[in-house]
Amino acid sequence: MARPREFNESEALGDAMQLFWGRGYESASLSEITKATGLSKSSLYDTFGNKHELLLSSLQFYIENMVQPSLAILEEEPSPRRAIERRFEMVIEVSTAPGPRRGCLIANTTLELGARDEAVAKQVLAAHSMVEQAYAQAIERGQAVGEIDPTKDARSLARYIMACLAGMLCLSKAGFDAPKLRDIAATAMLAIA
Amino acid sequence: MARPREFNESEALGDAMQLFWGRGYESASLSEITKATGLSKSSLYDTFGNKHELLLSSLQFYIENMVQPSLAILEEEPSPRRAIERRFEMVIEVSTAPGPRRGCLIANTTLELGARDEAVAKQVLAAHSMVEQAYAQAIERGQAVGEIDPTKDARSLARYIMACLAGMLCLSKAGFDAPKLRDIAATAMLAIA
DNA sequence: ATTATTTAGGACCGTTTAGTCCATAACCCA
DNA sequence: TGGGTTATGGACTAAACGGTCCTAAATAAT
Repeated sequence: MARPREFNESEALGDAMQLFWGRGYESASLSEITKATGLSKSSLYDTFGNKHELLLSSLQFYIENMVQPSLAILEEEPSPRRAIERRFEMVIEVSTAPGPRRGCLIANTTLELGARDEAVAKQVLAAHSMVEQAYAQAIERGQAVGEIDPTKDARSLARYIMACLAGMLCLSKAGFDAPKLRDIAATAMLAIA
Repeated sequence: MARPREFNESEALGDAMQLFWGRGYESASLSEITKATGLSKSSLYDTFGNKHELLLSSLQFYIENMVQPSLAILEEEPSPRRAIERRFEMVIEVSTAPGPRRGCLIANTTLELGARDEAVAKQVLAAHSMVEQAYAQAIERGQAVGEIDPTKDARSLARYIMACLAGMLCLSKAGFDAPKLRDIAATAMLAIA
């Protein structure tokens, strides 16, 4: 039973991403991956090379399908300040949604492999600078329209926002509920008055 | 070659903790553990039960020997505001010290196992509430002496500080250098004016 | 209808894993 | 000097790991 091109490559990649997101890299075994993707072992290796390359592809998939769309609202929302608040709210909603707390795939992978895996480190670094860039632009817009103190360095504030978000994701995995996280977000916003 | 009580139990525990801290739980194999602790496999199992119990003991060791001492300065430092600043600075120094970036064992373990491992989750939760308590007390003191806005909820601010610290540790693992982290810390302090 | 191509399934591989167990050897105490 | 205790090294196990490969089957092209 084997039809050519029966599977959808990016669909399988999405499934793999979900698995890595929820269970981490080392803990996600090949048998789990085949089950999650519906692909046979051979197809998996034909298509993605090996487990490690599958992780890199999954990270890329995550960046393109989860991170980049979420950064889009930073450009769409008219008020930059409101845009950042909405980002906080989005992260809170996603990270406290019913089901296991998965945090953020980038952050999880960084903490699991970052220091040891050069290819992962490189990809994570690229993702971070992309995110930093997006927030910095929103902040500059906010400074231009008088919503944010223009004497502050936009990139510095961007990295501060990233730290707050990363910390909230971390604490959400530790069990913090949505109200506590909303409290944190509200306090965090005070610093970029 | 076997002398009774040749090894020091808490010394071995410290070695195991260092290993888990640097490599994570699943990735630290038993052969690495025996090498790091200098204990034979049999002694290891006699003393600590199994790998999982060794992790729990290591977490406890970390809490007692790394977390609690670092919280002590929150009580010692006369100025609560200055105490929190010093905590930021300490975390920056430790997390950007030469060698591999290890972050925080509690945070690492939470992200790796938190959602799946009940015993770990319980221990992590206890550690978090201990830390929250310590910061909340310092903040209350700060409110009493006029260093911190007394209209704000101390525990809420404490959780905010924890989020900032967790985020900074996260970003330090992603490669952020000390100056960038110091920038973040300085911005973070603005919110608890 | 036949052939070429492309997929899937699963047997198989060597390695590594956590964990068990026991004979040996070194210590303490009498 | 001679037990009794205690830790050690290493052999061992069963299972799981990532990865390879070959056969069988289903399609597309002819």
